[in-house]
Order: sequence, then C-alpha cells, then structure tokens
Amino acid sequence: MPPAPVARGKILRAFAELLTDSGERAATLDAVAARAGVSKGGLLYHFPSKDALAEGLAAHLRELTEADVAVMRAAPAGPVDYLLRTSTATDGDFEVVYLAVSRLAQGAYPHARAALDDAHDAWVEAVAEEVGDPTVARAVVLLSDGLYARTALGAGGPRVTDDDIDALVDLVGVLAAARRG
Amino acid sequence: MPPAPVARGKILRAFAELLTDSGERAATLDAVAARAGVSKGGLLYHFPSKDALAEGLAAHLRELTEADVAVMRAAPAGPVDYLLRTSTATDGDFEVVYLAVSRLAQGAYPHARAALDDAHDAWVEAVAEEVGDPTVARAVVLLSDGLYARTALGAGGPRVTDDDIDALVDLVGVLAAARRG
DNA sequence: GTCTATACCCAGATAGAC
DNA sequence: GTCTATCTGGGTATAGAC
Repeated sequence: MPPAPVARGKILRAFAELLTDSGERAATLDAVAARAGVSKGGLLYHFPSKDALAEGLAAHLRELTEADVAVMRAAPAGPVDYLLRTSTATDGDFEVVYLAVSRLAQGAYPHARAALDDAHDAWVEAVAEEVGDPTVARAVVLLSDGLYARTALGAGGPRVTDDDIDALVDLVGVLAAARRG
Repeated sequence: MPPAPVARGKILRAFAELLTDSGERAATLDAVAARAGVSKGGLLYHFPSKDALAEGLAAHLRELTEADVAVMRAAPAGPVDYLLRTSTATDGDFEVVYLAVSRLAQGAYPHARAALDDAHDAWVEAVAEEVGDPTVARAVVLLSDGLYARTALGAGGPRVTDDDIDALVDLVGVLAAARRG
C-alpha cells in the first residue's frame, strides 16, 4: 500500500485516544475529527463510514503487533519482562491502539476481536519459548490482560508501580523454575 | 430500603445483560426497556435518567459484592479456587453485573470505577489470607481480571476451559509454597 | 406504577463547492 | 483532499393520560 496520507494516521490516533480515554460512547465522528484537526467531511473521505474507521484501527493494530512482537522477542530482559512492563504503559502507540481495539471488541466489531486474538496468540508463543511451559505462558499473558484492564481504568484507584512489575516478573521466574525442577 | 419493586430488578438485569453482551453503545434506554419488558416511560419512572440507571447498577454491584465475598471466604476449596473459577462464568448474577459495570467504568461513570475498585480490594484481602503473601494475592486478582477480560470477549477465540483453571489453581499453589518455603 | 405521545438534540452519512 | 451545509434516524428526556 503506497504512501498513506498523514491525515489518515492522525485520524486513527485520535480515534484510538478517544476510545481508551473516554470509551466507545465518546468516540463519535465529530469528536474524532475535532481531535485530529480535520472536518467531519475530511474524516469521511479517508474512512467512508464508522465501520470502516473501526476496521482501519483493527488493521493498524495488526501492523503494530507484528513490529511489537519482534521487539519483544529481541528484548534484553526477555519477553516476559517486556510484556508485563508494557502492559501498564498508557502512552506508546501500541498500548493506546491495543486498548482502543479492546473497547471496540466489546461492541459490534468482529474484526476487532480477531485482531486481539491474534496478538494474544503471538504473545503466548513468544513467552512460551522463554518459560518453556505452555501453562505458565498462558498465565503470564492473562496477567498482562489483567494489567491492561487495570491500567485502562485510569487514575482512579491505586496505580500499578514499577516495583509491582518487578515483583511479578520475579514470581514468574520462581514459577518457571519450580515447573522445570 | 423497603421492598424494591420487581420491575426495578428486571430493568437492572436487562441493562447489565445488554452491556456485557453488546457493549455500552447498544445499551440504550429503548433496548433496556424492551428487554426488561417495560416501556421507556416505565423505565424512567424507576430511574429518572441514564446516569441514575448507571448509578443504580453500580450500587447493585456493591450489594452483590458483599454477598459474593462472604461466599468466597467460606468456599470449601478456598478463595483462590473460587475466584478463578467464577472469573470465567458468563451466567451468574454477580459475573454479569461485574462485567457490565466494567463497561460503564470505561465511560463517563466514576461511580462504576469506585465500585469496581472496592470489589478488587475485597478480593485481594480475602486471597491474601489464604496464600499468606500480598504479592501473590495481587497476582491472583490480576489473573482473575485477565480471565474476566477474555471471558467478556465471548465466543470468538479459544474459550478458557475448566482444565485451564485447574492448572492455574495448581500454579498458584506452587507459587505460594515456593514463597513460604 | 406504567403507559403513549412528543419535543429536542446529536450521531452518522450524503452532496457538492473549493 | 478537505471543506460546509444539510438530511435522517435514533437516543434522552418531558408531559400527561390511565
């Protein structure tokens, strides 16, 4: 796919931010256009319908996932550390889009669910290579899902700190060792 | 609070089901009224606005949480087993309402976030008494959150089975033992 | 306590100018 | 490729009958 106009990217970013910050209900075409700095007409030139916009975001997640999993596999501290640590990030292109698509997946957007499942599978695979046990790998990815869920609720309750993540990574180490031994 | 009319309960139930099954967008007053078997006017008699309806559901979650945590503490196989096993249930009053309030918490409903945080805290406390380690307790509740998140996505990908839960409960046992030892 | 009818507004989408 | 103007449907809320 050639060039891909700048406006397209700004629109997807704005849509993703609104979804994660304020929920499905707040992510209207008007609001997305305003945040992206274009008119509603301009938005509808790039994405002819709201469904098209949602599919565009799901497709964008697939691209980002491919890149992110590659980084994860090459991470110095290993996939587990990388996955758990990024599961509490609120900035970062990947995290914003992942959370946004999670919101869409709760509504009437099957594409979103499929893109999410694929990311999930890729994570389980990469983590399993590190910990050497499929059950532990699934548990790690479930932890990641839990962290994402908490993070997404935002500034309300007690935030998850870096120290908490350190402790979780330790726990996974203990677990993998116990399983191997 | 005296009697609490039957219609009120049916309305809250219908609202919760629509939220969990189809998302925030689909849970309109029209749809809720239709599913509850009342008219829109009838609904608005019990809950004078949509905000009031959302607050009603959050309050309902608080009631259910109190009862559920009591059951959890008394569960024969222990809180961990109980929590993880119920985190994949899609029927059950508590689970439906919990997931529904999770949806609301993503939007503009601060009450929902608060009710969720309280449930979370109660779980961590109950689990900590069993496993004897606050970090492991937090990890278990994060696993529960992850399971809820997966469950909520519905029939799409590979479902979490009872055997998977057995394996997770085992894992937690290994972890708690390793920590104590 | 529950209904019908209606007012009002906003979200999604179209048409066509520039 | 981006804009303004406009139409249409549906979602929230009110008024008032029963």
